[in-house]
Amino acid sequence: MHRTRSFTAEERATWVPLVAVLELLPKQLDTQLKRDEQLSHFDYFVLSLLALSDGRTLRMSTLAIESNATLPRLSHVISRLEERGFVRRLPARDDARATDVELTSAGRRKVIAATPGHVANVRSFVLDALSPTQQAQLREIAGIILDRLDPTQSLAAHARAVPIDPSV
Amino acid sequence: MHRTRSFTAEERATWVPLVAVLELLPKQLDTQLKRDEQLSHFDYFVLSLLALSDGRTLRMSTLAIESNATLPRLSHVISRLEERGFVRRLPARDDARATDVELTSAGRRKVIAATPGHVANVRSFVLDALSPTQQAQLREIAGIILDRLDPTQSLAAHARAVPIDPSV
DNA sequence: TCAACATAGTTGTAGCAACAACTATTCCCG
DNA sequence: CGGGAATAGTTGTTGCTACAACTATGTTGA
Repeated sequence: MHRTRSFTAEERATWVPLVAVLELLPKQLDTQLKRDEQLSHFDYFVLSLLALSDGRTLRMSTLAIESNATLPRLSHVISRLEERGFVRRLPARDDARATDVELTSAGRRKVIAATPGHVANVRSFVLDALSPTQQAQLREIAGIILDRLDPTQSLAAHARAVPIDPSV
Repeated sequence: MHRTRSFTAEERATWVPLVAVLELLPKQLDTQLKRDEQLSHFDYFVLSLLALSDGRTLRMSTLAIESNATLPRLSHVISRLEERGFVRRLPARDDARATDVELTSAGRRKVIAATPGHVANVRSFVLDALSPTQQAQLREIAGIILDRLDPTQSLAAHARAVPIDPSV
């Protein structure tokens, strides 16, 4: 099969609006959460993962994989959340190299407070605009692309197994 | 219709993989272009818009709208591209407040050189993984979401009217 | 006509992410 | 059981984006 060096008209018609969504949607998520809760979407995601985990505690390295962050990035993020009192660092009992991160009760309250606004935002810009059929199509398509982007499924596996919403 | 305050299981199953794609796909685009051409995806997009425009020239404010950037952000990006010799700033003839940006021939060569690798990257992570039917579904869905994110259609209108690929 | 307001763009500052370098443990195996 | 490699995490530096402040020009209406 011959591959052109540039996009076909069909490919372009698919790709260009997708690029626009890739640019605008993350910005919208950050804007709402920043405005209403002074959290980035990544902050919220990290707090959510902690809220859902056993004992509201996760090892730094585990949290890095599940949130798809590098360890240095996560370390900075956790430092900022720690200053604000939402999480706490604890030396891991079973490995002196490791650090566990625990959600404080203030952190738990924060996630619970932030969730309804975030959910409403996602609905208003994405989910409500799509028919049930289209939602199913999007689910399938996003899964396929994710398989290519993240073959180890570290993030995807978690994504499929654990709900993002902390109040469930 | 009753709205829950957190995601339903169905919503979550759609949203979580989508969030993962939102996180990973832009990173993949930047990584490839940075590695092979020392360009961010946004740099490439701006150069592409210029390559496609009349006289390879666009007004700053027009370029900002079409690329969906703020004017300050664009100004910084253009300054860096100008230092590298890919674009040139010219005072606009018809409005002394305005600045036009022109693609240099070095800039044109750069876009042409960068395009095949970028296209191959997009295909390998997105387009090739999808059936023709799924591509059509994605096109439709991305368009719907974009309508909500960018109701003025400034970016969307351009996206639909003008091919992203500069070598067409 | 000129004062108030709007538009176009640049520059400076602050915050966040990527990358590299570093310290401290633990694992592995000869 | 000792030394090299791997693992876990932190810290510092660089680059980029958002936001705010600023300059300069253009528009409009009393």
